[in-house]
Amino acid sequence: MTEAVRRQTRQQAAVLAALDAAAEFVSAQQLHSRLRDQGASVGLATVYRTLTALAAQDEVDVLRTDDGEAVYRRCASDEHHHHLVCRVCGRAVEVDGPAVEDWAARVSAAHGFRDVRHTLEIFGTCDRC
Amino acid sequence: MTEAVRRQTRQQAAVLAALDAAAEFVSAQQLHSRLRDQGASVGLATVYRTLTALAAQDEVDVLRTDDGEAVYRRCASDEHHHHLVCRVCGRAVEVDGPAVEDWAARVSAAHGFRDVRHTLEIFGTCDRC
DNA sequence: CGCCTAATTGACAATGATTCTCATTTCCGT
DNA sequence: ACGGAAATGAGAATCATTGTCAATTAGGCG
Ligand SMILES: [Mn+2]
Ligand SMILES: [Mn+2]
Ligand SMILES: [Zn+2]
Ligand SMILES: [Zn+2]
Repeated sequence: MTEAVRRQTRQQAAVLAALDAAAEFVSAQQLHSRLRDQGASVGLATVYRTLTALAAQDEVDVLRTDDGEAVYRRCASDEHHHHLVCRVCGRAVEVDGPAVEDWAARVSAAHGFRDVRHTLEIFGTCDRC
Repeated sequence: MTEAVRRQTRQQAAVLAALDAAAEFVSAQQLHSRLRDQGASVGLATVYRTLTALAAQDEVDVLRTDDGEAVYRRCASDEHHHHLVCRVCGRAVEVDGPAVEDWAARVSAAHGFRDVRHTLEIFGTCDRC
């Protein structure tokens, strides 16, 4: 598998900047309109493509809202971790749990599952809401 | 809030039966075509409505595939639990982890989150695949 | 039993997120 | 500057899911 050759474009930089400016998980559509509002207009397809590429490189985290929409966030930690997400304001707290990782590995092995990956998110109402 | 008055219809019975016959997580569309194949044809909208209702009553579990599609499963356990899902054949194993539940409760409380709920699924390749 | 009526159904349209197309523009190594 | 590959974007296409609404049906009541 050959390495992806990636160019430096103002559009991708703008998407990254917009992501960095957001504390919450945001959708591609939201990012697109925020970019449009602040003048740095970027095509919707490009926003989708950039987010997909960033997610593939683990530069951003992705999760699905209850209605299946994909939302993205640039996390402070680049290690594997999970989130505490406020379902009112969208604020996210990064958390990790070694005990959970162990448990997942153990139960996967016990049932003969290979190439495992897991998703774990906690949704609730944060103390500011 | 008034209690929902629910009638007994062949359509809903058929959806439930089709769910019981499936060992894997299936989408509304899949159930719809399976029902059609086996003769017990049920309208697509009705399949969606029935699945939504069943999920609301916790009669079925729902999760989202990587591409955001909702898939449903009638689980043996009616207790809170999680799944080991084969991303090749779709087979699911029900698992639970008290340690995980404790961790989720602890980390939620530590950050002042209320009314918390969590999602946790493990995806991998099962030993038969 | 038949009746009545509200719940349910289903064909079809509408919605909305995501992906595809493809002509045009933009990097970037030479 | 040049050339070609990569990236972009406007719009069309896809596709799961939801809404509409007229026709059907479950089930309580007389
Ligand atoms: Mn983990
Ligand atoms: Mn749990
Ligand atoms: Zn909040
Ligand atoms: Zn399998």
